[in-house]
Amino acid sequence: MTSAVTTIKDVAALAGVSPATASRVLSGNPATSKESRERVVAAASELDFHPNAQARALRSTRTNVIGLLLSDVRNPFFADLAHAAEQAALAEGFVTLLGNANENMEQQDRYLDTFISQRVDGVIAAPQGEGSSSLQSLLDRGVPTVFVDRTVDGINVPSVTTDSARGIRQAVEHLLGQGHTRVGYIAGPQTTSTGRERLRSFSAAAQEAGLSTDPDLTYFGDFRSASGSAGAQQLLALPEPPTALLAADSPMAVGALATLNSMGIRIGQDMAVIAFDDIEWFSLLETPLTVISNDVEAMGRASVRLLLDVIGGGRPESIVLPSELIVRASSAGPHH
Amino acid sequence: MTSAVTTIKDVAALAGVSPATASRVLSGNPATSKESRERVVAAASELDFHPNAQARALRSTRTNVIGLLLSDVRNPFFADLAHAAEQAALAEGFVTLLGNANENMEQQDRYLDTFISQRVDGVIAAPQGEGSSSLQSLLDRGVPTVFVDRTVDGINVPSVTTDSARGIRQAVEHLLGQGHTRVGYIAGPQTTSTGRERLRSFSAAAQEAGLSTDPDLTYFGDFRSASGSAGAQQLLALPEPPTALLAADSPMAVGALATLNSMGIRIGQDMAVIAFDDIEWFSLLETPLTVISNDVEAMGRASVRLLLDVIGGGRPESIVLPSELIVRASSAGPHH
DNA sequence: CTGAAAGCGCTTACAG
DNA sequence: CTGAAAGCGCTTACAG
Repeated sequence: MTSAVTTIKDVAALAGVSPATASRVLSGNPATSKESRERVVAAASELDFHPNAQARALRSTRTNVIGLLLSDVRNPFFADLAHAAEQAALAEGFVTLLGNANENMEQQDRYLDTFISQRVDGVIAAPQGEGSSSLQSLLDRGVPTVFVDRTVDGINVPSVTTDSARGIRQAVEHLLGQGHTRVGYIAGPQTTSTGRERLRSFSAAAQEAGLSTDPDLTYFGDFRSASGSAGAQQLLALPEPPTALLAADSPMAVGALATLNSMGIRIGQDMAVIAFDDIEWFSLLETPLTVISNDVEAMGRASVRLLLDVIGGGRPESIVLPSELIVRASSAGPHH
Repeated sequence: MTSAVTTIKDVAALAGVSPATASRVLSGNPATSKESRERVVAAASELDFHPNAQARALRSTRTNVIGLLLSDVRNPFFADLAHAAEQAALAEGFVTLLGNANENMEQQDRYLDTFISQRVDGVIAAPQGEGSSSLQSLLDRGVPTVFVDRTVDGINVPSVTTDSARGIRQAVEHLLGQGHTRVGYIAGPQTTSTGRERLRSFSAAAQEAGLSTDPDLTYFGDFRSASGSAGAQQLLALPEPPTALLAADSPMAVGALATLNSMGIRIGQDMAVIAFDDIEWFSLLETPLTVISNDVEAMGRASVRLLLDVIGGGRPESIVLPSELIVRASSAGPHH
């Protein structure tokens, strides 16, 4: 332990001004003389003064911290989202407190409670479930909140989401054009809005296009790779297996690819594969993967912009970003 | 805006006790009567009381927040590390403030300064560079700090690192056994301890094994995929190109794979490829990738354990985890 | 086991 | 432009 940390009083004393004046200088208040400014800045630098954020926040009811609640940092989509949001927030002077819900309601609530106790200036959340008491507490307190990627039914906060319907319809039409009529769908968890919306979009598009609506062609995964493997296994074991696979996110697609590779099924030839979410690596595979892409960077930036607007007292409109099919070799091969 | 937030005074008033007693109950102080406990807990729940973490921290000089400084969340190695550390910290009652240095010294310093101002209880850092004034400030203040994955020369704090020499030697011997004598090495930035140590290990192992020591066979990347692509391109353009490639981290390996695929070079047949860092996906490629694996989970958990020890006043020994070659198809093919 | 009082380190009306 | 004073919401010796 070293001696007590330097405070604004020490800075003020060294500069020969009052703590009030030192505070004004250090927070950029223009009501300060040039001489005060110079002396305070010099003293602060001399003493290596780092203002106590707790004391500042307690008094000013502003923390310059935002809470970012994600479901799984190891999912590249969320890692990219975290990166984009964090960089955008930093540029605006906010640091990011990361909450990793780990696709788990209890951990989600724990982080939301932490965000409340930490008195974050705002929250960006990719929520799951129906909306818990912790989420309700957050909103009841009027903590500025925006949803990103996912939403909660019946909770009306601004959001940045992807219109998955468009990309999924393109994917279905593309597969139909290649002669596929039995398409296996590896769905996300129905406790998430994206899991529900993508399944709904797929079912609607499949029906419109005249694909098989055999319910056995849908497998319910959990957005993690192991469930993608299990899903592919189950779908391939059907009496009449699908000739194409569509996975509702990238980790499940990876899991499905693993199953296919281990079974010696050639991707793009024996089985078409399409993944929701574009991630760098998919285009680098020996058989590059056809994907439904969404703009993660834009989502991250937009969510920060919306949140700052809400913090500033605005009531911004929600933003819906487009999705789009990018055809690569995994679905382009000749068939039947 | 809703009305003022409820404070411990409100809870105390509703429970019919003093704020001091309410505080004792809520912080688990055993010097409380059963009746007080029941009434305070009921009142807190009734009012949906969330204690102000700032006020608590200001008074008690404890925040229950740790700062985690990483170089790039989008690098799967660091995403896994973040996940492991965050989960381990959460289990011990700490939340994690994530700083993403973005392989950039300025951002690293900005987050370190933020950690100081936020008065985090401790810092886990994967640092780069020589050690900046911000890092020095952190240590001068006695903020408990441990390094993970990377270290800074001359700064003596407990660390959790990987012994890369062992895995790299195994890789070199394995390649030699396959008949390779010209191995291209895509190095990490020499501003990081891992970048330096892995290059040193490779050079030593290559010399011992009698591989070519042609300096043109080393390309200096920056741990990001684009530099892996550029590195592969430059190495393949040599008058006498290598027959095997070793990349010092996974994003650079991905970049190199992209170059090879786009040039029509068959991995594992025309060119052997080995990556440092094992990540799930590498084993799922059509040609599964040979890797030098390290245990990210263990690193994350160990770094939290060490940090808690330091916070508790201990002086723990640094931990060095092993690395190990895992041979897969990308380096197992027949040659020449 | 309990309460009154002081204080953590800032910021901000208020008065000049 | 400046300073003295109050107060943000907790916790913690202190005295009982």
